[in-house]
Amino acid sequence: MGAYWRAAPAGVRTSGERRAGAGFREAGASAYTLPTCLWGPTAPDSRQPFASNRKPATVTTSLIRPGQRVRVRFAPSPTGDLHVGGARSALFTWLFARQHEGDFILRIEDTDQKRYKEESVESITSALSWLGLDWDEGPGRGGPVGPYYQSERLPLYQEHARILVEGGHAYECFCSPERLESVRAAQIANRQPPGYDRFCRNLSAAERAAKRAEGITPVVRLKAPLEGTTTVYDVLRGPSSYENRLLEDAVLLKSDGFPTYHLAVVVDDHHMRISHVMRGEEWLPSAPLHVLTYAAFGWETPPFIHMPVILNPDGKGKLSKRAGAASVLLYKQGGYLPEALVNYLALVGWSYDDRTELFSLADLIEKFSIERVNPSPARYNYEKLLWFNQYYINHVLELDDLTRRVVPWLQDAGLLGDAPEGSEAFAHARAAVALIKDKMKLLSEAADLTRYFFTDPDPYEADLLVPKKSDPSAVRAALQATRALIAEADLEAEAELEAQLRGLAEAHGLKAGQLFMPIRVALTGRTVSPGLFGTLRVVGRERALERLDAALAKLG
RNA sequence: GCCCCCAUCGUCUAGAGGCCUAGGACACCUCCCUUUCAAGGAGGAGAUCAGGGGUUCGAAUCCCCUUGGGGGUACCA
Repeated sequence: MGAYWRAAPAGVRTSGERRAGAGFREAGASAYTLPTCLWGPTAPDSRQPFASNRKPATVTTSLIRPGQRVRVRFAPSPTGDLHVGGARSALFTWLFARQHEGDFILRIEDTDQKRYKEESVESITSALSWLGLDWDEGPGRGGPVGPYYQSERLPLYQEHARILVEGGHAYECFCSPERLESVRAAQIANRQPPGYDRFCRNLSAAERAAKRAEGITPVVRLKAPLEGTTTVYDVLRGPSSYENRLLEDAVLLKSDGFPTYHLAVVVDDHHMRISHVMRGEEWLPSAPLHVLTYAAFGWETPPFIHMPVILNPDGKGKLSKRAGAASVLLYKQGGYLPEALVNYLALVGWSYDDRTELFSLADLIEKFSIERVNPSPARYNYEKLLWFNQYYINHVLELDDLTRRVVPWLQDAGLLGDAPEGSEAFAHARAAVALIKDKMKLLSEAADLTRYFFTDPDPYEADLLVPKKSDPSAVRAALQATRALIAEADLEAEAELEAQLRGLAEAHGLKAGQLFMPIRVALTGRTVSPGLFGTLRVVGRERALERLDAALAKLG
C-alpha cells in the first residue's frame, strides 16, 4: 500500500490523478523538443494541465511507472559537514526509496578540486549513519554502477562532452577567465543581465585550431537553443517554462578536465539509472539546462522533485551556520537524539494529517508521501526540535535505551567508569536517569542533572539549609532527627518514609516543605532536584548519612 | 537588473468549492497537581486565510494582478 494510502476509491476523482504530469506533452516546442517522458498519464485533456500548482491530493500512480524500479540518490559535495537542509533532503529521498523498496544511492560529487575537503566524506557518511539513513550503493558499499565518486568517473564525462560537441549540442570555448570577468563587469555596468556572450559559439575549425596552438585548453559549453521554450516538470510544482533565449551556454566540462555539476549530474543520473531526480530547490533554476542536456543526449528525462529549502529562523535566507547549528554532527555532539532530529525534520515541509506528530523512521517509511511535501520554504525552529528531543527522552525511549545513551555522557564527565549493561554501575545510572529524565532536554545535560548521585554534592552556603520563616536551630534539630530516622529506615519504602518525615516535621513545628528543602540541599547541594524520596533512595543510606552530617556541621 | 519558485495564527502545518464559527503542534499566558524544579492535566490568547480584482448560488480552496518572501544568475555544488 505505502504510497496509496490516500488514494481515492476506484473511479472517484480521476481528474485528480490527471493533474500530475498532464501538460507536459505540449511543452518545449523548440529544436530541443523534449523527449517523450511520460510517467504522467497521457490523458487527452490537455486543457486542464495542472489546474493548480499545489500538490496533487491523490497519489498518482504515474509517479512511478508500472514495473519501474525506484532508484534515487543523495549526492552531496564533500565541502563540509552534512547540513541540516541536506539531511532533510537525504531523509525524504531515503524514505521514498525505502517505501517503494527501491535503491538509495550515495554519490559523492567531488568535481570541484578547490573546495574539496578530505574529511567531508567521512563526516557526511557518519552523519547519515547516525540518522539511520543507510545506503545500498556508494562509499564503503560499492555497487553495480560505480564508481560513486565523480572524480573517479572523469573519462565518462569527457567522452560525453565529446559526444555533445560532435553532435552540435555543445562547443569548445577558449575564453579566459579574465575575459569572462570583464564581459560580466561591462554587462553589469550597462545594467544588462550578466552572462556569457557566446563569443566562441561559432568558432570555425581553423579558429579553434589556432587557439589550441596557443596552448589554450578549452572548456565545453552547452549550445543552448536561442529560441523556443523549455519546460521543466517538477513533481511538487507541475510544469514551468523557461525561455531558451534567457538560458546560458553553461560550462559542462572545465578546463581541468573535470565536469561541472550540470554535466555530471545528467550523465551520472542516466548511467546510474536514477528514476527520480530528487534534490534541493536551489537547483530548480538550472533544471532547464539539464532537460536540454538530456534531450541532447537523446535520453529520457526523469521526473524532478525539488525539495524546498529550509530558511533561517528569522526567515532571512537559507539556513546557515551563522544562525546556529546547521551541521548534523553538531546535534549529535549537543546531546540530541537522531530520532528527534529525524522526526522534526520530517515535519518541516511535510505532514501526515492534522494531528499526528510523532513518527519513527519505520512510521515514516509507511506514511511518508513525497507528493505531500509542501513546496514553500519553511523556517527552522530550534524550540520545536528541542521539544521533540525532550519528548523522546521523557516519553518515548525505554529507560534502558535512554540509559545506554546517557552513560557515555556520564563517563565523559568522569562520573562513571565502566558500566556495561547488567552491571551494578549501569543499574545505578539507570535509577538516576529515571529520576531526572523529565528535566532533561538534551543528553548533554545528564551529567549536571545527576552528578550528586555519583559524587559529592557541590559546595553550598549554609543558609541554603534554612528555609524562610524557619530558624537554624529548628532545622538543626529536625535534621538530627532525620538522620536518626534515615539510619534505620527502609529507603525502598518511599511512601512510608515520607509519612514518617512528615510526622517528624510536624513534631518540630515545621511544614513539610521546610524540612524537605534542607534535606534536599544536604543530599544534593541544590534547591532543585527530583522528588526527595526517590533521590534519597538512589543516593543511598551511607552517602545520605554522610551528607546530613556535613549539613549539620555547617549549621554549627 | 533579469529568470524561476512560494504565500493559512509569531513558527511548523491541516485544508483538494459548501463539512471552517479555519483544526493540530511548538512558543506564550492562566489555573490545577505539588516537598523544589520539571513533567503532566484543564483552559486562554493568537489567522479580517498577504492585498485587490474576478469565476461561482457559495472561495482559504479555481483564475488574474499587485505586494511580500525565497532561490538562481561561476571553469561552486
